[in-house]
Formats: sequence, C-alpha cells, structure tokens
Amino acid sequence: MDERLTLEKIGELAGVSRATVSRVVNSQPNVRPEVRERVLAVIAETGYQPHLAARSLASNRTGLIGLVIPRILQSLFTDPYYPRLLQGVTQVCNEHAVILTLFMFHSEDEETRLYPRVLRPGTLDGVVVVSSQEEDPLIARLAESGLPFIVIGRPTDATAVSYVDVDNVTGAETAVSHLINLGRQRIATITGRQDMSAGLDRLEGYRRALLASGRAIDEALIAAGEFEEGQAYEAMLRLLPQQPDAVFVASDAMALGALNALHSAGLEVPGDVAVVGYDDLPAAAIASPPLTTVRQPIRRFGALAVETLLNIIETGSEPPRHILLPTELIIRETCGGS
Amino acid sequence: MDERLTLEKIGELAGVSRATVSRVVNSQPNVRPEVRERVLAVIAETGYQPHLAARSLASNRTGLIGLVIPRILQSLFTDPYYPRLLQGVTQVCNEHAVILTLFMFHSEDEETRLYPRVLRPGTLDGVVVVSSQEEDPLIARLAESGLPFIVIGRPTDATAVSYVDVDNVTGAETAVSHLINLGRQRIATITGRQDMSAGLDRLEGYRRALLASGRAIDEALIAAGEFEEGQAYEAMLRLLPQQPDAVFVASDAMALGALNALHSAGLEVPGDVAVVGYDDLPAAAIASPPLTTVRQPIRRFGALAVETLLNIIETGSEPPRHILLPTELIIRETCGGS
DNA sequence: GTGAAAGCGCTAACAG
DNA sequence: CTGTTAGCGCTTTCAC
Repeated sequence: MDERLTLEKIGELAGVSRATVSRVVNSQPNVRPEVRERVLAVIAETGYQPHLAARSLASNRTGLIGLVIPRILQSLFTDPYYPRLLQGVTQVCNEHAVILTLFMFHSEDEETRLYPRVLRPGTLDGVVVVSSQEEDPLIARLAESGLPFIVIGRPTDATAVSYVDVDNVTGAETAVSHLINLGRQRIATITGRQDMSAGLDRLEGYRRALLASGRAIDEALIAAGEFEEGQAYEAMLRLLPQQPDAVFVASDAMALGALNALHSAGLEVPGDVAVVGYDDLPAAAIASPPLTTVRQPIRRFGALAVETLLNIIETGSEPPRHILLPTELIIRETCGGS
Repeated sequence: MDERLTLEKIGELAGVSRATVSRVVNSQPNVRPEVRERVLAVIAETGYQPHLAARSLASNRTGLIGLVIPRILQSLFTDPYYPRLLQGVTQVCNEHAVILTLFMFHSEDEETRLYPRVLRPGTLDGVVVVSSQEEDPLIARLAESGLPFIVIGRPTDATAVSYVDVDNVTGAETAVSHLINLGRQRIATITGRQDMSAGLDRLEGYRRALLASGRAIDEALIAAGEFEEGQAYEAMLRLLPQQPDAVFVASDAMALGALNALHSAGLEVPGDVAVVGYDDLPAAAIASPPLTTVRQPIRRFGALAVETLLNIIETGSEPPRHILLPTELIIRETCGGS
C-alpha cells in the first residue's frame, strides 16, 4: 500500500484537473474522447476507486440501500423464505452496483431503539421494509421522513405506500377452484392471522372461488389457525364434525398440522379429505402424502422490490407503486387429482 | 421536514460552538456537565443525528462492516445456516451500533467484478468473510489491503489469518467415540470434500477417535461423499461389502443419502448399521429413524465473528485470532444408544 | 471542453 | 473547558 489515491492524484498523473477526472469517473459528457481515454488508462493502471464517503458527502447520495427485517416469526427459520428473498435482493443490488445494508431486529426494544438509525441522514438512499404482522411504526416514520422506501408484503392500510406483494387472493382462489373442479363439495378452510394481509387475502380468495362457482359461504367451515401448526391441528379437529371433504389451509406449516389431525382422526388424505396448503415449503414436498400447495416467486419478489425502489429513488415516489406477483399451484397428492 | 439539522445549528440553539456539540455527541470528556446537559436537551428536542457520510469523511471510520457470502452451495438454502448466522451477526451489530452490509455473490463472474467494491476506500471498517469451498482470492486481497477482516470457517491455509470456526475435529471425534462406546466394531465413514477444512477436520476426528481407542484405521472403511447426498448414497453402497456396523457421515445431507442406501439394501438402522450425521439440519430430526448428529452453535458463531472483528478494528489484527467453538452431540435413534 | 473554487457536515488539532 | 481553524475527497457551479 503506497499512499492513498485521490482524484487529485489521478488528475496529476493524467495531466488534467480533478474536475475532469470526476467527469470521467461519472461518465459525464463534455470530455474530449482523447482525454477521457488517457484518464481511463490511468484509473485502470492505478486501480483507483472513488472514496465513497467523500462522494456521499458531496453528492448527497450514498449508493446504499437498506433492507429492514422486523422481528422475525420463528417459522421463517425453517423456511427458505429469507435466503431466497436475499438472493433476489442482492442480485439486483449487484447489477446496479448498490450496496445492501441489512437491519434485522430481534425484539421490540431493539426496533424502537434502532429505527432512528435507519432514518439517519447521510446513510441510505432508500429502504426496503419487509412488512411484519402488526402495523409497523417504521412505515409511518419513513413516510414522513421523505426517504424513498418500498414495502414487501402489502401493509394492512396501504394505498399511499409503495409495495410489492404476492397475489394472495388469486393464489387462494386458484387453489380452492381446483378443489371445486375436482368435485369436492364441502370445502373448509383454516385461516391465517386476520391482522396480516396474507391471512386476510387468502381467506378472501377462498370466498371468491366458492362464490364464483355459485356456492354459498358456510361460516361453520371456516376455522382460525393463526399461521401456527398447533392451532391448525386444533382447528382441523373442530372442523371435523362439519364433515368437510376438502380443506384449504392458508400455510404449509398449518397444513402439516391439519394433516396430522386428519391422520389421528383416522381419516384418509386425499380419500376422505383433500388438503391444499400455501407457501411450498421444502417440508411440503416430503410430507406424506406430498402436499399440494401454492408456490410464491420469492426470489423474483425480492428482485422486483429492489428494482422498484431504485426506480423510486430515481424518479420520486409518486404515484405509489403497487405490484402484485402471480403464484403457481403445485399439484401433488393431497388434493387427489391433477 | 424543515431544513436539515447540522452540528452548527445545534450549536446555535444551545449557544455553543460546533466543536462542543461534537464532543457531546461523541461522549468525549472536557465538556462542563451543565453545558453537556443543555446540548443533550437540544439534541433530544430536535432529534438531531449526525450525518454519517460527513463523519466518515472526517474521521476515516464509517461505522459499517461487511458480511461477504461467496457463491453459495445450493444446500445452504434448505438449511437454516444463513438465517441463524445472520441472527448472531446482526444482534452484535445492533448492540455495537454498527451497520451491516451484505455482499452475496451468485457467480464467479460477479465475484471478480465486485470484489473491488468490498475493498473500496471509505466504505467499510472491516469485513466478515464466510469461507467458501475453494481458496478465496478475496482473502488474499483483504490481507494485502490492510482492511481488518475475519473469516468464518477456517481457510485451508490459515495461521496468518483470523478466523472463527467450529471445532470439527473434536465434534467428529466425539461422535465416533460414542459409536465405539456403544460397542460398534466396524465403524466406517463417509467424508466431505477434502479441499474444505470442514471435510478434512471431520475425517481427522474420525481417525483420532479410532486411534484413541487403540484401533487401526482401515482405509477400506473410508468412502468419499463430497458433501453431496447422491454421492453419499453411492458411497454407502460401496462400503456395504466391508460389512460396517456403523457409519459416521460428515454431513446430515449425506447421512440422509446413506440412510436411503441402507434401506434399499434391506438393512436395519440402527439394528444392522448405526448412523451418525453432522450439522443437525431440521431434516435430521424428522428423518426415519431420527438422526443422531452433531450440532454446531451457528448463532453464537456469527456473534463471535463480529465481536472479534470489532476487536480487531479497535486494536489491530496482530496477533491473528483463532477461535474454535465446541459442538454438541445430539443423540436420536440412528445410533442405537443414548 | 476544462480548470478554479466553493462547499457537503463532520472531526481533530491547536490556541486560548 | 471551549472556540477557531483546517481539512477529509468529492461534486458542482461558474468562468474561461
């Protein structure tokens, strides 16, 4: 390591001023081709890279974006959701040469203590927030701070805020329609938390599919599972007296619980009761029988979130972007058809 | 948002100079308690936060550290390794108020193109590198750049470099000793890649356990599995003619393959052959029979890596830190004992 | 096209 | 103890 390279030094070596080198580095016009060449050569030789902090200070752009993951559901650690999401996110960051910072919080205390840091001036150009169960105070603070941001997973209020989400309504609707087409008559559902948009939307999709086929909604066939395996086990047992011949379960984790309940009640899947889950966890493929489920394009999802954020940074947050990604029904054995 | 807060403005409001405010913000001594109070009050009122880029430029410290994840083995996406690691890493970052940046690469091309960015001046105070299979060129470049760094997982050369690793030798030794104590006589092993320290060390532990109990090493009982399930399946079949009554498999993914091979050969586990894996994947607990395996403290691991890095940043990289974490043998049913 | 000059907001000597 | 003064390395007018 000899001494540190600066624009000034590169300028000296190329026989031009610091300003010209800056123009070359930032590929601005108004530099004679021949001069540009010469500067570029010196940069290549020396391996010069601009000092990020200095550039940030002068240009008011840091080249950093943040990914904020609020307190995490335990479930997401047996689930490749985050790794996949990160793959998509980092890939786009790499393509656009922005640096990703990761904020993961482990407790409410940490969140309140550290949220200000996310908003801190001179730190980030924009933020991707993974929406948590409750209404996240960070979203409101981001909105009033003017820092560009986008939410992954539609927040329960939404509209004014940009978000990228999976089309949970259509995903659920497709799953339930499939059960209908297979001739199932008494289709129950085990719902997720109704304070999360995913929970709400998947129930809505269930309703729409039934209604679209001219059926009535029987509230007795709807049981709350809260996105937890244990609760879903109980919910399935509660549904049994209604004699459902199919059940749409709003997550694979819960579907596994429901499957257990059916087995312990001595019922056959899919013979007596067909089951469809949601998420396509790795566990779904190796369940017995293998679980029919709805797959989400998580990787693309992360990629799209960052692309949209970069676009917002570039062009402003108006109008808010609302992006919905389609899902895919993965047919395995628990639905008893193909 | 009204206009931006700066040190200068806070100084005005508190009736002191910018320098004094700076001292208060950085909790330096030499400020009269009463003045400190007053400044602190103004800061609290206004919600002032120092501009990170400006501070970085002036102090040559960014408050950012990087986590570099080289091209990822596919397996690590069905494995909660990274989520756990990130939990530990981010927790310590949060405690010490440093911001984590994440570099994940998806191809060799991306690596070579983007490594310079990691080294870029004015960006990071230090780097945690997750060691990849091959010898990573990044490590050499970090070493010569003078940027503080630490490696997760001992690099195959090591010694001059600081690292945090799991004690794979002892972990494997404990596992094999357990099989010996259970009375198994012909203990085979399926090894991981021998160009990775984890693969080497786990084989070494196998050897030590055998030697410590006064047994000879039978090379015919050692088969290469390369850390892949399919290869391990084949390896197990190759071992069968040697009539092993136990096998230590250097990863759970491979152990699952071995289990398959044993089943298809009509052998009972643990009746005919006992099996011990390594990693304690979620799949290990739900294998049939549930897999005895070696658990690594991944979360602590990530935490310790960051703590050590911060220490290196503080006090310099000499001497290199070499930290080994103990593992835990998780006894389930495939070893046929407790 | 190109250079000179003025900061960006902060830290860190250095006086006092 | 506190204020004044230089920069940190870059971008960005503004002249030429």
